[in-house]
Amino acid sequence: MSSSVPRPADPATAESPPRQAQVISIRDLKSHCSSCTMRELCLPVGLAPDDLKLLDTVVGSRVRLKKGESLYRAGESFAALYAVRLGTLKTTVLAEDGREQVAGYHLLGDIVGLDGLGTERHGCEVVALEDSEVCTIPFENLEELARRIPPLQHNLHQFLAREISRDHSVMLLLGSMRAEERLATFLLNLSDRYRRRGYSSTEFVLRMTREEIGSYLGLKLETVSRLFSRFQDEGLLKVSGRNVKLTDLPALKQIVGQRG
Amino acid sequence: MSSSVPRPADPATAESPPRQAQVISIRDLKSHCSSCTMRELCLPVGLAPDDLKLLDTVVGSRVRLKKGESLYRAGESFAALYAVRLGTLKTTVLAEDGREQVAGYHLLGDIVGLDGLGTERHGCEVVALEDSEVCTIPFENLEELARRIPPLQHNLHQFLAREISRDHSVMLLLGSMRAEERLATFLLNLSDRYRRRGYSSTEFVLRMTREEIGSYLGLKLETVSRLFSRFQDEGLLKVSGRNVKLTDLPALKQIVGQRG
DNA sequence: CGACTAGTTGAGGCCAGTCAATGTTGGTGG
DNA sequence: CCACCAACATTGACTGGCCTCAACTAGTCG
Repeated sequence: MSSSVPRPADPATAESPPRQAQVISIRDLKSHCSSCTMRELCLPVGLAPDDLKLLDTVVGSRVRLKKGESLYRAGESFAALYAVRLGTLKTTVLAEDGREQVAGYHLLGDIVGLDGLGTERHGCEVVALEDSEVCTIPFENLEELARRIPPLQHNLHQFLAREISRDHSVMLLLGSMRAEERLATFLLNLSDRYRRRGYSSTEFVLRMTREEIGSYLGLKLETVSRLFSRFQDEGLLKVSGRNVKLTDLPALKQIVGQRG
Repeated sequence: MSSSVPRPADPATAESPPRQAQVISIRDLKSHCSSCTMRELCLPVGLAPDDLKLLDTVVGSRVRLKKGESLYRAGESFAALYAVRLGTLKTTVLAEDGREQVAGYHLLGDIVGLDGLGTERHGCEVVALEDSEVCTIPFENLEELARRIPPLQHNLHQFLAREISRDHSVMLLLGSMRAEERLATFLLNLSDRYRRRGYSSTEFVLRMTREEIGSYLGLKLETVSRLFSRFQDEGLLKVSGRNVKLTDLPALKQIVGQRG
């Protein structure tokens, strides 16, 4: 724990409990939607400049998460939504018997924590898959502001509805697709989301393990691994560990819609 | 199409397209939350009397649906939420390739249509499983009222969050449970919901077919049928067609949490 | 270097799907 | 009232896709 730590030293977190996020309050780490590059993908989308300024007054401090740290855990009291500003996170749901499953992956611009909205406590856990940063949006303030700014209220509703629709798609995937369709769907989904964020839609780095992919898709890690190998053999993609290059998008799409 | 139609004649719908719901406007079918027996389970829960009256001004006419009729279909424009006042409905999601799956069942007091909230069009279809009745809540009015009544806004958020949590539970079920666990979970869930509505938690009539149950649980109808038979053999329940009597709730609960 | 985590690949087994025959129920018409 | 039909449900035999278990490799970190 002394001088040989490879990561950038961070004295502020020296006495913090391990693996739990800390609010960093060095200087002005308050977030500003009005100058954020993600504002057109995020909660402020379409807001008038004046409303943006109001939103700025509500958005709280940023939180930095190191890989593996959790933003919140199941059972913690719900107090805020979070906008992903940097990095990748996963949401994990837990059953009473200890079973757990990845319910979603979050890229920048995504809003995290909607499941706890309006309830007392979080029902799931959010963990950073790489060093990440999120903007805190205290929910009480957001609710208040949403009452004053109809377009913001509308955006909030839209994010919630999208979350529900997305979950429905996953249910369809888990309930009726075969393993190869699931993985193809997953890759195409990632591809699309990276594209919309201005990144390459055909070449990216997976931030999650085979096991985490499997958990999300209702498959075992060996099955995921085998599918990657098979897709590569069939010329659909090139894979090397977590580096993926999709070389035949149409063929991947064809896999998805093969049978009813 | 003349006099031999077996259903009770309804001149108002004579020239309507078949199997699509019609708004019945005979006399005063406007709904009133303040006098509704379901108000403590539904959107008005916990509202002050004055706020209830305001909500009454917003809730629109009732819609009656015969068994098999749809409340709305995928692609139709979104305009309202619906509160189930009587009967049972199902939500079906559709994939591009025609595949479809039941995403949820709705009993009285449930709010239906949240998935379309804030979006232009519905992404799924809602169909009555028996003769049913819903209250229409025009969404624009509701949004406006939610801005004026914080508790109502909060309730709306709570319903949305619960929908997301529920979907997460289903994802867990579909992704990691074995067939017997899925059916047990389904039955216990129904049991609990009937109990909270004041009905028997151990004896009820399934309003859906084996195929629909299977669709919801990611199983084939034959598997569902076999499981019912097996559960009966094992003394967990008595089943006769759609009549179910749960005779050993603890054992059913034990099935659910068996393995991680 | 040795320990550990992540990933790949193979062999075999089992759960649920598939296909098919039969039984049951409820609505309809003679 | 009964016969008929279609939709729904049950049950059996067989199949196959994914899981399980296990061995091995590659990369990382102390």
